[in-house]
Amino acid sequence: MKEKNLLAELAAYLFSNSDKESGRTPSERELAEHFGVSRGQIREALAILEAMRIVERRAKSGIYIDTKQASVEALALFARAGLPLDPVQIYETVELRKIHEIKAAELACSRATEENFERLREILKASEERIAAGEGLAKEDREFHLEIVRATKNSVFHNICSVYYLMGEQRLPIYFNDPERSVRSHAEHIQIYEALLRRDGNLAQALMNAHLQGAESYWKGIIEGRGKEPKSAALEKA
Amino acid sequence: MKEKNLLAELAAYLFSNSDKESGRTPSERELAEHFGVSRGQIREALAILEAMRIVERRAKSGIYIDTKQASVEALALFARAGLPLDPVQIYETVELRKIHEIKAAELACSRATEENFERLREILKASEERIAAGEGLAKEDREFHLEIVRATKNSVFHNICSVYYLMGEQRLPIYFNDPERSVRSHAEHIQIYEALLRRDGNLAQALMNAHLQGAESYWKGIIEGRGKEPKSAALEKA
DNA sequence: TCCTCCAAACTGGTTCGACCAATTGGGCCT
DNA sequence: AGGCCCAATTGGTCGAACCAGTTTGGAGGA
Repeated sequence: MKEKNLLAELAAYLFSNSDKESGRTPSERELAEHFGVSRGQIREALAILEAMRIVERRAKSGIYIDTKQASVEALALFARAGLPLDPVQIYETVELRKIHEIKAAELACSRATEENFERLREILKASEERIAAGEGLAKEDREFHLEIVRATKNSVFHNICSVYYLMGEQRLPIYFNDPERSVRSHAEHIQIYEALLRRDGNLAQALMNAHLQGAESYWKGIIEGRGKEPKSAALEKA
Repeated sequence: MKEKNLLAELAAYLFSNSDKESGRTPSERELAEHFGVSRGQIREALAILEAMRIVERRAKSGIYIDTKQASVEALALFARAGLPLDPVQIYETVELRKIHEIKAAELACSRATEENFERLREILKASEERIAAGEGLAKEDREFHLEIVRATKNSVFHNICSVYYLMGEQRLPIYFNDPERSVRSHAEHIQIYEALLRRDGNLAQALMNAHLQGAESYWKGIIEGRGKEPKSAALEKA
């Protein structure tokens, strides 16, 4: 499995070629033929999918897909594969992200080092340039938020949170399609940065809360179908 | 890979048979011979370990282990395999757990349904019986906390938190070896339950915070080597 | 027509052996 | 002593084969 694309493609294929009732998917041999690889490759990918709780392999019976139990890493995989995630799961993730990042902002206040501030400044500078160029944020937004989590000096925390951004990787550019959104986000980032610099935990927390509120309502809107997502070439299948 | 033990055993073997400098482990062929299974099996397990970021497979070079980047699921796997986790990572996980569960208690206050309360009552009853029998909690403690997370009705939240308990699976019985600890925990569980029942978010949060404080200091103590863990047959290698 | 039951086809689990090409390390030559 | 080259090693991949339960479809009976 050198190309990790196989994993995502396989997940996608399993998802759309499974029995709606039982969740039963094509057999390993069929999958191998369809992807033009050996059964061994398929089995390796299935092992990972099973570890992610996306799939269950029942001996001598078949492969069954069930995304309800999927791990967070699995959700990220699905998101990157452009698969239609359960809107409920997306929203749940957004809720979690909020919990994590607000607390991260507070912790970062007492633990951030000069190195972190340096990185944040670099990111903010890059953001400014991008906005000046009339482009949307996305990469910079992701890096800003992750740097704050990194500033908590809790690597497990960082591991968990980085998954959120893996999940949103494809949709973030769409979110920031609206230039006004980029500008506002950038302004809020600066406020948060300054709060961190002043080591004002309560303020940082409050600012982060307000900052994430926007994203939350955005997602809520999409999930409830109130607002349609703008089209994007990267998401033609979504 | 029908026996998921192979995964844990392989992880353990890789961990103790890797080069301290480079992290290079024995080759697939050697591993296959050592475990008495085919290379295919080993490769399947390695694929999972690689997805968990425990291991990196470099084509035509070798397999390299690096637990610093490991995912949370990987930490759980290591813990269950009785492997010596990085104390720092353990502590970081405890910190995260606290963040999660305090917030979970608050959310549960507004979202818990009668079904959740029913389960909590059952668990508390089981706890009482276990204490009356002079036994330590552990399973009941785990279930109590997980039920609260479940009461948030956020399944992703639940997915993440269940990993913590997978991690602590082996050590919880040791923690509750001290009968006094079981009794105190149970009493605190009851308080928390009552706060949830009254839908008092602030109180539930505060109680959960205090409740987890004990566990935090316990782990901190072990990590800093101040307190030694009591011996346990299940942990002779730890 | 419908139900029962059995055998054949299918399925995941596992092994073996083989080939490829990049990496690596040690021995040889300078 | 230093540098170069080749051969062994290694992960990546494939295909064929066997096993033992599971499914399933059709034959045969009610």
